[in-house]
Amino acid sequence: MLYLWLEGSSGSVLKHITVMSEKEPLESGKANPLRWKNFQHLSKHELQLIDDNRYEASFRAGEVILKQGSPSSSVLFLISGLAKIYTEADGHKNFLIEIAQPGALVMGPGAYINSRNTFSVASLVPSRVCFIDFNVFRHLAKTNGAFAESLLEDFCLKALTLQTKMVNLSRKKMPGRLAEALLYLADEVFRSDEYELMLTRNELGEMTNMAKESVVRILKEMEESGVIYSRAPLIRILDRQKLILISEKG
Amino acid sequence: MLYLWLEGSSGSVLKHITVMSEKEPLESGKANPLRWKNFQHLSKHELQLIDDNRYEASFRAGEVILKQGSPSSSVLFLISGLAKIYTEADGHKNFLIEIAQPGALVMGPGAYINSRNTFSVASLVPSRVCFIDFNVFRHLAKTNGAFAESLLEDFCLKALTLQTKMVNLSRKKMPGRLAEALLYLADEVFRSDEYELMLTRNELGEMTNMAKESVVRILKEMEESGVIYSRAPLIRILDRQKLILISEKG
DNA sequence: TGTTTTTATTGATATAAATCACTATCTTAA
DNA sequence: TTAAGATAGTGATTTATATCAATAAAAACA
Repeated sequence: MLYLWLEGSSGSVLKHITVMSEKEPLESGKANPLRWKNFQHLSKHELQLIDDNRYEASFRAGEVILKQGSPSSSVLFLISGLAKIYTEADGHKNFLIEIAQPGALVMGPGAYINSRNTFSVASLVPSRVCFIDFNVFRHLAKTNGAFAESLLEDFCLKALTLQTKMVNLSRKKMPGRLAEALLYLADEVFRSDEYELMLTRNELGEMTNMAKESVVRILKEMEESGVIYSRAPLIRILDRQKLILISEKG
Repeated sequence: MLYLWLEGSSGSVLKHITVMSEKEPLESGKANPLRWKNFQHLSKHELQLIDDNRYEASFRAGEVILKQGSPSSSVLFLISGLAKIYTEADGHKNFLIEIAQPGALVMGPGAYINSRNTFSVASLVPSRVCFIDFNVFRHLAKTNGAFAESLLEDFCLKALTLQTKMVNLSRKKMPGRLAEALLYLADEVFRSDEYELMLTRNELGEMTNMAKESVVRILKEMEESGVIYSRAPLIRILDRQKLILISEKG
């Protein structure tokens, strides 16, 4: 058992998490359970440093992995599962920023600014998570140029995604935003045009900035016009071209 | 005279820019005309490398400094003046991301991704701009750990700003968004509660995602309730507390 | 200096989208 | 296995906001 100290906006909580103590061995290249390409730039010794300063934990569906506002002492990777990255603010509904997947670094901008998490992360399905001490991570970025460069590339990609998302949320009307989200899920998350969505209609709304009722209505319209098939947790894209068109036209 | 090749989305343009060939000498610390704190981490030799690979140019108000979609071969700094950073998409109105000021790095995420500018930059007032070859910049980030770390901090700050802006645009209604923009201009750009706005109502709308008519109307409402004074290019914040409240409440 | 072009402002109208008020389903827990 | 709580779905209504159609001011121009 491991106890993690999580300080939320509404006070402090001592949250207890079940941890399986065995860690998969960390190696460079394909075999790496963290599957992050940037680890390729680390030497055996540097990799060992990471390995000595990482912890794994398992989370059930719906559990909070990281709480906005709490000290950000680690970066994290999903080893398996899926999680939502979102911001909270009392009196407002959440805002779902992206779906975190295995192989991708989850690191808030707060790490380099005020050491606070600037978003929350919660598992959507049972997930296994690896936490790496941020100071070690930072040290590697400072001493290993190739690693730093990869990290910069990673950040740039994230910034571009964010910029694109912001602009699209502003420009597109509801059908366009929802179509975009459905395509994102198909292309980036499930890599299939048919998927069992583990997001509620409400969460889909938090992702596209619409009310849950509007999500339902537009999903229905899309079904009526033969663009998708939508039943309960299942989404199937029937006419991808048309969906892309809706996404682009707005 | 210097000729810069700018490739826009609507074809290529050969744009000609008046350049004053003398450059201010580049030194570390306060004396540096670029005033970017991260240059502190560079040695005399590295600074010289920058100096050998930078170019200055002057722009009249309204001139495009950098065009979205064109190859991003340099990063840039404003030496003096102000510029708007915005995205364009045909059939849509622009989206104003932020106001660039002297001392801040202007570098799109595209530099590390596909070497394309992911946004346009246009001067709002007569401005002097310094272009630094990106390859030199990248080289320094790779070989100087402290410089890389500062760059990462810079990117994180930018990412956080972007995230905050995205969430706020989604959550807040028009008065909240406009109040936020007015406060941003007062606090971050003009550093005064009274300023001569060099943005049109339309641009203010591009910044807050509202129609220009709505900008006018809400500005008027704010004036009628004594929160601001607004005449033509002048904005004066009269009741800052109330404006903050509007910005926060929504 | 008038003249054109942009920008600001206003009121009326049309649309998009949220909210409210339910009912129906599906899950989860006692 | 039912009861309780969440989620999904639907229609009516309200609210926010864009669009349209003008006119008035200002700025750029020639």
